[in-house]
Amino acid sequence: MDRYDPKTIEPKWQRIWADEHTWEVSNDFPDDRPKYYVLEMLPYTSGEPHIGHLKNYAVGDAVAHFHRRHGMYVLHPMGYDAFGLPAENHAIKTGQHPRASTDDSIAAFREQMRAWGISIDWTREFGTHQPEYYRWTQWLFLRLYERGLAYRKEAAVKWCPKDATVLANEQVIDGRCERCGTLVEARQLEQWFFKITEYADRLLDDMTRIEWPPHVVTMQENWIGRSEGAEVVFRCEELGIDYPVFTTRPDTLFGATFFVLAPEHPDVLRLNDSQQVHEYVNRALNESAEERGDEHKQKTGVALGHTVTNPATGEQIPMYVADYVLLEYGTGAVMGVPAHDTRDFEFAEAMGLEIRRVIDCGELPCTEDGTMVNSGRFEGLHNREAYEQIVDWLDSEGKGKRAVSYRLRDWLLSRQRYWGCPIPMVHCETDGLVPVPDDQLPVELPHVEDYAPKGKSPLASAEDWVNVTCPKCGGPARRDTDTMDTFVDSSWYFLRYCDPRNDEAPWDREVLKRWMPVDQYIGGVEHAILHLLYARFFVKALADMELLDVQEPFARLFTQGMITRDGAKMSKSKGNAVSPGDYVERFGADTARCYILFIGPPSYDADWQDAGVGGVHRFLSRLWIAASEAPSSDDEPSGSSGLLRKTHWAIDKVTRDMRTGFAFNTAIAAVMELTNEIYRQRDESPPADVRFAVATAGSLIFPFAPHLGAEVYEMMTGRRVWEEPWPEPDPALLAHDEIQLVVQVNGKLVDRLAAPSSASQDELEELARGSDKLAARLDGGEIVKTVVVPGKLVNFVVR
RNA sequence: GCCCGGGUGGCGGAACUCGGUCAGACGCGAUCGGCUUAAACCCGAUUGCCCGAGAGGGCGUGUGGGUUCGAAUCCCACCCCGGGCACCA
Repeated sequence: MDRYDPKTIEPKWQRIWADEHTWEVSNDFPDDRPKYYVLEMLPYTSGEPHIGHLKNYAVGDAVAHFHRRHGMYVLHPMGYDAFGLPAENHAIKTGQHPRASTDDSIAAFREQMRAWGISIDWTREFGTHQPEYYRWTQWLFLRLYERGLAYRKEAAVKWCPKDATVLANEQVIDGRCERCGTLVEARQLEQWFFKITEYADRLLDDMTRIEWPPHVVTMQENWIGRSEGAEVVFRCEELGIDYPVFTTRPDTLFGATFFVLAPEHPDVLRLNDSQQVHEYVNRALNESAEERGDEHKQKTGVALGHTVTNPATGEQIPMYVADYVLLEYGTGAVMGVPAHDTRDFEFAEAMGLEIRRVIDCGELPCTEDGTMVNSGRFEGLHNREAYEQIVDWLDSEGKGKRAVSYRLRDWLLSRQRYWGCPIPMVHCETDGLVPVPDDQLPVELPHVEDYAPKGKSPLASAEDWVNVTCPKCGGPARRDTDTMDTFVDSSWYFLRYCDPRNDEAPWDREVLKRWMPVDQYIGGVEHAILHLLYARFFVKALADMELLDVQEPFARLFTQGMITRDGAKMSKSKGNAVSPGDYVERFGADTARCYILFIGPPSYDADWQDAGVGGVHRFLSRLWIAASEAPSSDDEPSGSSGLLRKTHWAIDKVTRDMRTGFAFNTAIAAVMELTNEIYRQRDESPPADVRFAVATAGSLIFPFAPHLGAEVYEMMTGRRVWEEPWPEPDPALLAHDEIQLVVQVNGKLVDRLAAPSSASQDELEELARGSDKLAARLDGGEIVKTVVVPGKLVNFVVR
């Protein structure tokens, strides 16, 4: 072999790592190395790995290797998110049974991960669709049920007509199904929910305990949407009904001139069942979320012919039904303060209602602060002050109290689809909802041939499976035929990795105590809300049940940017998707991995350009050739040759780039520089220095190109690079005894001089004054000031 | 509308934490040369823009201002691109 041949090198090392179980870690913790848990988000099994996966695992693997070589015991596992709608849709499209297509996809992922040389502990591998796994998903569901955190209720839910299933709030983007883009409809259905809202405050507050990118934190904060305000009671005297509303502006209470209920509010038709109201309500219910949510839409509504009492003024104000009020938020009713709320203002204008200013601010409608007017005894106060006093007053009168409201809704988890984890509950005519006893888990997903979505769960047709005896009374009962949202499966997989073969429990608490939390989590920003919020909720709920001992699953989060190709988003339909397999085949895994890390900071979006791949391959090839041509020497490097200095510079640069974050692009560039320097200086440098430089280049490139790194290091030293500690730079070789002194006139460079790094400020100035070019540049001008920056420059201010 | 990012050569990007070496590391692309019957590969040189034969000069980090001996870096205003939230009371 006389040229760089990844087809030989890569399988060679992969075999060694597999045969020797190099990356496996034991729960017995053989020594006192500190643990480090690095995890990339598990792949979703519809189809083959794409370039985003390559990036994800290239990043994670670099982190894993770096920490191993810093003496840590690194857990780096792998599994598959195998249930769910996209996998099922993929199966329908390819005409395969989801089980078969999922298994094909898993095989493809497993194959690629090995070909990429990712350092995974394969003994911990699993798929979330395996009964050994989802048995515990069901077990956890039952624990949540016991604590009242999983419950059934009838509610207006989001329904995707194309996928024929309900969706979680989080899976509806701009009124459309996140998966297929279809406009979602509202349906009134009884469904399973997780009570994530109970954790809203903790999910918000605990964000200070984790190191996550600020924009992800903001996204979660926005999503939870905590608002502080007051609940104020408006009484309908005529019917003797109290209507509480939530408001963030109790200070504007005196300006409430009307009162509005959401169309879905159960009292609307009781208050008025005229044809006009019926029509209005029906139209609102049939509107898509997108149409209804359009901010620019003309406000509409219908008077209900009743009044409520404004608790501040005692006035009777008219009641309306209007579709700009949402049932899900607050109490499904609002007080209308047209002077100080833009929506209420528009509504009042459309309906011809009174607009009464109660804060002296700008032009109406205005939401600014100011002095209270038309507000009884709160007159003249600043509105912020009035806010507090009005709430206190309401409280003392029993007409209201401080309150907090959230945008976050409970997590709707049931799906009317086949390919998912069955919900372990039975419906008994006598006993109602009955949980399946733990010792009967898992409730296995039956094999169903006709699994196409049809609006009710395909499981309902598996009669043998559906009909069971009630665990409580032994009478006839039916299984719940819905399956769980895939996000349930992925809300706890990182816990199972710690103890994946446990068949007594989902995990051993003591084992979890040692591995958790995940020290570094890596994945796409598209999961900033859904998965990351759900997983945090699960961990908090499980901590409350004393099943584990952390409050947060992911101590640090890194979100990688998307890969585009030649500036365009990649997609199968455009036919511009980059298949990582093709590039691994052509250039080797090391090249593909390095290239994807080299094209830019991994957190940014980056553009894949075919032409660029060759450059990285050339670099790796040059490094290999440098190793094969290195002179022999048994000496240790000594002295301070230029090459030796460059080598230590590279160690320092790569180490700092990896420490300070994920600056892999500049770390790889530094190894390129070192390699270029080896070529420039290898003929003049001592052989020991050349060997050391090449070995170090191999050692430094190892986290990114593990096969080549191991090969080059072995060629130079006969040793295994992953068993070596991460190199440390020699400070003496980082320092230079000579600096380049810059001479400036008025901030513009006129000369560069060599100066001893030990020179004092006066000496530097003296030296600079001696510059020929300075003299030429001065040309009779007068030096009015001199600025000396030690170790860098001398600037003469000249008039 | 509100909240985050970000605007640097033909391109991807460095430097931008601490203002300080004519900004442009590293790589791609391009041009020229070498090797070759030839091409590819490989090797070497050049490559921000403008003027100039050259020496050299001028201009340059989205735009306009400011602070400073000195600004891509700090401050103010504005423009553009990307992302998040948005009839949430």
